[in-house]
Amino acid sequence: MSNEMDGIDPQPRMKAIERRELILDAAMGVFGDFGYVGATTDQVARAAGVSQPYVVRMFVSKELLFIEVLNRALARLHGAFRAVLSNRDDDLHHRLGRAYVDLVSDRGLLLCLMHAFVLGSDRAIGSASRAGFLSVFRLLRDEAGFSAEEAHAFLAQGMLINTLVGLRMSEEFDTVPDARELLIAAVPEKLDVLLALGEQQRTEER
Amino acid sequence: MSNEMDGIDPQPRMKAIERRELILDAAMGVFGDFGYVGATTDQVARAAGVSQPYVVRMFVSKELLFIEVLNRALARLHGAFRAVLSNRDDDLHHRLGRAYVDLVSDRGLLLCLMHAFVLGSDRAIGSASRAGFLSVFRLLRDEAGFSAEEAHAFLAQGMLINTLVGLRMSEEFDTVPDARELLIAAVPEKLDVLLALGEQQRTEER
DNA sequence: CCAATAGGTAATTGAATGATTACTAGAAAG
DNA sequence: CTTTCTAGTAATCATTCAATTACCTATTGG
Repeated sequence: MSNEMDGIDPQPRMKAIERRELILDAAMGVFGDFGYVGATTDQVARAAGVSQPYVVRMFVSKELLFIEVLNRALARLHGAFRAVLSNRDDDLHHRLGRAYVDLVSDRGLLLCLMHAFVLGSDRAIGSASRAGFLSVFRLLRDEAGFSAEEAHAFLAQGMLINTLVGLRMSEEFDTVPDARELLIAAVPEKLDVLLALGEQQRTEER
Repeated sequence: MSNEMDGIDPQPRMKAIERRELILDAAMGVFGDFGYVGATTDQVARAAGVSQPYVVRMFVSKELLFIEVLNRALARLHGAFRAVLSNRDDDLHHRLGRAYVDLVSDRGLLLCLMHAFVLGSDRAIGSASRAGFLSVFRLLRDEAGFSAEEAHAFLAQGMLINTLVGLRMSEEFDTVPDARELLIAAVPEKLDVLLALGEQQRTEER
């Protein structure tokens, strides 16, 4: 009996691989909110419930952490699309579009993509971003059977949704009539998903 | 004759308003390349040929400088569109689209917009960005006579172009066949403008 | 039991950066 | 002229942040 108080039950250690997942998820949210440069490794660490040095040690650098988050986001996007494609129906375009909008509720996913897509001038991140974007293009063309023109239109619609999410446009839905009209035109189905996110963001308070 | 060397012709003073323009133009380029958070007031100052404190003094803060740059970018966009609209022809959609792509060559303009559009969670910038985006929507609907649906499609196309510019996708035009196909599908006309920018960016070297 | 390995943290550091202060010199007005 | 704004800079400060170092303690395998 070495200690005065023995009520300090030793907190359990987690396997590194599980902790890794926690950190990556937290990082997706933080990077989504503040961008690659704006987010700090300390914010990520707090969100994941670990210390800042641990985050850096586990991922070597902030840049490599971001690239891992980016690849995870892309992998989930691919996964969502492949799930749709596993059911070979006719209205593929619609169903893929709805699957995309659903990704909005995966905290930070689309926002991380958007932040990555504007970092083309960064060597490593730009390279990964371009490759990731092209991989989506290829999926649409080769696996969904879209023509280049169809894929282009689909991607354009996706980028508009990303932008509206990045702008937090849904915050103006109730107050600005034009915002309402735009949102309805841009996200005719699944608008509720986008508005739910806006509600959630408002609660957080920046 | 007070000084040992009189070869130091006193450099002429510029009027603050002119200097302001220089700084704003420089800032548009720098913010476009590095984003709001990533860019430093010192980079802007060097690009404009003045000292860093002067930039801050003139615009009070980096945030306010960025918002001015954003508004200047939006004003130029409006100007370009209104120039097209002054000639009431039929193929408005095409001509507006071409005018938009032409903005690519206005150093940093579209990139600044893109960076702003992903900063919705910042109070001041987010507010300005949403207002700016909606002003474009309104212009298309009220002045160009687009339906909400047409405006939506036009904006989507615009956001895809922004994304491709942000990604520096044109850098892969010669080396990656899929990038080539995507770029041709996304920017059928005026592709040369986009590729010229890529050339220019490659020369700068990051 | 007892090494050895794996999962962590506290403390610190060095560089970057937005902002402030205090100063200097050119215009321009009287 | 000389006074008074106006255009500008050099020096410096206070913070912030990614990264490093030096530890510590669960867990696990023998």
